[in-house]
Amino acid sequence: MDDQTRMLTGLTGLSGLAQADVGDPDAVRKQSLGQPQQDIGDILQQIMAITDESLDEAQARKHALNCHRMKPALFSVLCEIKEKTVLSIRGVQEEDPPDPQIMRLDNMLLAEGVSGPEKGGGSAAAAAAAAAAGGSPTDSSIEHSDYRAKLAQIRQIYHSELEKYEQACSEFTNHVMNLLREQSRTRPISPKEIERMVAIIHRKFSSIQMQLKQSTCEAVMILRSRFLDARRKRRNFNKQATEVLNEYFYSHLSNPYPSEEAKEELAKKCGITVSQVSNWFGNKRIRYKKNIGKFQEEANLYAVKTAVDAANVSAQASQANSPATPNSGQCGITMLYFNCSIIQVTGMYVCSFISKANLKIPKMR
DNA sequence: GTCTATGATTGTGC
DNA sequence: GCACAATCATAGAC
Repeated sequence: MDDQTRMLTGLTGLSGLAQADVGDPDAVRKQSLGQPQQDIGDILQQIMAITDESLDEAQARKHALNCHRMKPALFSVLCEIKEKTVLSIRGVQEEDPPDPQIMRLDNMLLAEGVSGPEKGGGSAAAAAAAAAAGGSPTDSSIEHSDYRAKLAQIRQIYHSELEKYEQACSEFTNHVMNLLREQSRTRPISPKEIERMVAIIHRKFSSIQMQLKQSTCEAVMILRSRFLDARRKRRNFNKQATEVLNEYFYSHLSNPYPSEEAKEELAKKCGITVSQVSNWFGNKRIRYKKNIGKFQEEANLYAVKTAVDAANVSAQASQANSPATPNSGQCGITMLYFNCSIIQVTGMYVCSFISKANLKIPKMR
């Protein structure tokens, strides 16, 4: 408003300028008082009234004002005002550092595969989530595809909205730039100022962009939490996996704490995660300890099974060796003792043990 | 619907 | 970080 007042004050002093002097600010200043002020009054009135007119009328009025004989004088006064005011503007706008919140949102969208390259986007996140969920590959494949499909949907919406935003921003920027360029004919506007205006527009639009990113992040978080909640939907391990785990547990009953390597091996064998193996052993130890009696039968079964497997391995090894080798007889005796111990422990399972193992029990001497 | 088995989670202690 | 203990939540049998 101050500028406008100053401008008006300045203009009132222009009234008596000769046509030849209008381009010269000094001449403008020199000739001041005593001249008719009608022209200035008219021109100001026209400028102030221009916003109340229709578009066509305003265009016509603008053209008329551009051709007005006082226009160069007006321009020079505006230049002078600009010179004075630009100092206060200069330095105000410096390069803003990147907004940390936008950076966080960008990083998250990138990590979730919403922004950035599409290839594999989301599948890594889905796999990680699935690993945490602990489902077997086949079990979780349906959930994976569902997760990926929904993530792709979010991605699509995000990009489409982003495109719309960028288009709107670009359209608006172009519009403002054109407007400023046009206005630069009647008032002094440097290219740098246009750039600054563009930066201001972009800053304004970036808040919209941040909202878009924020809501996209929220959508991803909701999707992710829903997907991870599925882990509470317990699925029993398959029979083979349980057998493998039980075999290990009962064959290491004196120390049922598998090492990290053993856990990994078991996890691989069972098609489950290492943490699931840990969970299983944790549950098993405590439940076994609480009710050893209940688990005794199971323990016996697996002890037999382990023994059979061991015996099979020994038998195969001894068959592979020559019967004439000095060790063969010794091996047979060892096996017999082993078998006897199994009979003592298991009692009722001995028959099935022998039939299953299809062992050739070595003759006693 | 109830009960049991079982995988997962949580809080605690070392 | 790991193990334990308690608990939750669900699958599956009946």
